[in-house]
Amino acid sequence: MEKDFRSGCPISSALDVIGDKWSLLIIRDMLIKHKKTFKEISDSDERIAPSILSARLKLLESYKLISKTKIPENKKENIYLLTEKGIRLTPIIIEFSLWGDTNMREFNEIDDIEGLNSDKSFVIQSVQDSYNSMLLNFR
Amino acid sequence: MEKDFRSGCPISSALDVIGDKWSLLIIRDMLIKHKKTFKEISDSDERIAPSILSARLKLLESYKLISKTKIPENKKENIYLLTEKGIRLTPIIIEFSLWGDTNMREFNEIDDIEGLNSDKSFVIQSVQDSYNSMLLNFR
DNA sequence: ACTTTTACTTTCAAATTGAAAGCAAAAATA
DNA sequence: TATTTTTGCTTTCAATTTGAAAGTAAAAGT
Repeated sequence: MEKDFRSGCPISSALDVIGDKWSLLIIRDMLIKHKKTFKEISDSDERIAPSILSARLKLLESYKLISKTKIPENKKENIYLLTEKGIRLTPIIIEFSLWGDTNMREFNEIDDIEGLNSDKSFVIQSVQDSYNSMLLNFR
Repeated sequence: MEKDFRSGCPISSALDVIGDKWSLLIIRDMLIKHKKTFKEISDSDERIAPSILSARLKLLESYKLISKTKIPENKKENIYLLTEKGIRLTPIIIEFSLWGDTNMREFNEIDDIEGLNSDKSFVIQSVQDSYNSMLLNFR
């Protein structure tokens, strides 16, 4: 097996799993937009290639950030859901959102996100609560 | 000029600048370990190649996350310092640190970081205050 | 029966990464 | 003053990764 981690630093170790061009965007769509299938995740503004999405979903599953299941009603579609580890990425996603919103407007036209300027811990709690409610329908 | 940004999403836009394998580790060393020169930043556990470090410093400078200066006492060494935009990455760095600490121990031996489990906003404030004090010696 | 959809895999060219070596100017040492 | 070392890179080039496009097999829809 190849060496997966560059060092014992927690920041570096986190980046070794989710510090690539696509993982956090996949997590964003699952966490905030409640996307659950390959097709849904493929349909983003950023146009991820299916080969990359396939590889990333496998890797995220191997590190237990997401789980892959099927529902009995549909034998074809896979359902991808965030695990606890995955849901715990909410603060990182929100901090990226806030930082991009404040610091990138000078270089790119940034979409306005409603409710982003409410109290930070309230935003984080809301996102997590909303995802957890959705999860109740899937077991 | 090539298109720099994949979409108008603030998360995606932030990732287009710092969402690579190395940028946040460079920021970590500057912000937390107060590293300021090419040499100091090169000497990390993760062993970044000089070609990569050079390219990343240029890019971070172009997006105004860091500044490059010299001090009159030394004509050779460049001094890299975080700008306001760069210092504002502190919450992201701390969240990565917390997430890695909690969620990666199962897959990698993670260094213990002292003081990480104090109040989150206190940790963030301390890191920023400490960096800003150091900055006072450089202008 | 057929057409479409889904969740991929395969292919292959282009872009990126990264190890190693090279280099010129400045600083340190003899 | 001459030589050696250090610094901050750049260059080179092979290996890896990315990503667009096409292909595929099974399930679902018509």
